[in-house]
Amino acid sequence: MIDDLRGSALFGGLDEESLGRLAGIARPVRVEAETSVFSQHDPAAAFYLLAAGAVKVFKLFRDGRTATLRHVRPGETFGESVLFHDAYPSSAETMEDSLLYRFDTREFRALLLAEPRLGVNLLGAMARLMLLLNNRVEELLLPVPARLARYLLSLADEQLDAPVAPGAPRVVKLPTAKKELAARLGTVPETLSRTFDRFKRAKVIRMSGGGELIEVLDFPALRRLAQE
Amino acid sequence: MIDDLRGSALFGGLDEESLGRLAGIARPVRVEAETSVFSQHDPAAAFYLLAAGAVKVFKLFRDGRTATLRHVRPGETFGESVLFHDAYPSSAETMEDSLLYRFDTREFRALLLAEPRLGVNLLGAMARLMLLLNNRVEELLLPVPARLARYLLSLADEQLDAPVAPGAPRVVKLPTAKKELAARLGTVPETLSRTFDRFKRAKVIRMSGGGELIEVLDFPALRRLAQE
DNA sequence: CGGCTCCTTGAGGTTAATCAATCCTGGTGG
DNA sequence: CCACCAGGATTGATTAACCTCAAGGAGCCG
Repeated sequence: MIDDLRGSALFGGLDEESLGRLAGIARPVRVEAETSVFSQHDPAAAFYLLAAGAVKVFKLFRDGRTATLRHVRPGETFGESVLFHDAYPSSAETMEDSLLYRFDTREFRALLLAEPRLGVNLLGAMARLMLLLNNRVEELLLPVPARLARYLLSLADEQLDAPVAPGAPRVVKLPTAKKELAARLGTVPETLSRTFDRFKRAKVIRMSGGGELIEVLDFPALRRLAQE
Repeated sequence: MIDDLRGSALFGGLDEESLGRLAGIARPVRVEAETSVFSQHDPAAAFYLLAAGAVKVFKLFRDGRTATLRHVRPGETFGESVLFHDAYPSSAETMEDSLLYRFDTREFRALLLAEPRLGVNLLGAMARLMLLLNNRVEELLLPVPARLARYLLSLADEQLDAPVAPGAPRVVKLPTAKKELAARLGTVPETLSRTFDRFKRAKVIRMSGGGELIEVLDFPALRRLAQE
């Protein structure tokens, strides 16, 4: 458990003693896929660290539509805003069987007072979240093709690990089903499909691997599309 | 100047000595209306406290479109994210002649280390900003009528000061020109005008005072519209 | 009385959601 | 091994929301 904590952004850089105290209040929770962790407007009780699996944070609307704000990856925390507000601002649900650590709001606040370093880390984490929300706002004001282009560029950026010749076409792997991607881009599968099609016809990308591998053929064009 | 600092959310509750040190690094800047304070992607150099006047924070797009994120009011700070990032995530411009206090990033960071209370306040300020951005995201996913309804409800909430009989129609005053309001709602003046018209025809509101006074006739209907 | 700027109104076009099939693909059981 | 099934993905047709362009008002200040 200690290793899980140490590996996370929020708790990285803490000394062994602090980690020990954190471990004291962390409650491991195993959750199977497609299960709600908390819902928007629920009273604020706890936030979570995702140790393994996958979680999405999303807004749910009256009419049943959902819009994904963020895909949480192992090592990241979610729901931190309960530390400052009385209710969750959005909902969270597992996408795969997952291992979470649950931190009770009250207990964590107490620890926060005792551990200055934790406060600093928290500021950093919030700053990251703000940047993320900021990007979401910006994206939502852009047309769908621009959103998709940005997403592909960010994916390509992340998946730099594979050694590729510079300028050469690069293959990126979609980490989720297209259905999920559509929600993440604030659109519907039909529109996503048509947008992919436009990119293909414009020779900006090519698709392979049964649709889950995207080969970027024309980075400059993709960047241009991302601008608007 | 000290009073201006004390009155702000970010610096409230600090003792006289801390306020004095803050005053030491605060640089007053007078800016006339319609003037840029900083632009998106500018290198991060400083953030600001608005002491008097009005400022808007917005995103500017390639094609010249702008989307207002936030109207800053006296006592509020803006541009705080430079404390964590290298560039401004959005642009800011005065809407009226304004008095700003400018805080150099480097100097403020130094003070932050020396003043624990300042860090706590900063966390609170960031939490508020996150909530704001969160609302923006939520709003942008809603149709224009819902956005306008939410805006009117929040205005009515703010302008509670006037003593009104409960349940009676309440008059709210638009704090900006409709043009600005349209930008703030992420739409254009034409659409805003038509939406107001729909509300009027549905007997949800009535307009007076040359268009700057909105009388809410039917709160339940407005709340229903806000849901989507 | 111009000449502003803002607001409104009208007509037309564009984007993307919705509704409705159809097509794959992987998994299952015969 | 293969027919079948279920879910996701695609494609087509239609519709709705909203933007754009263009043309009037209406108030305001010189």
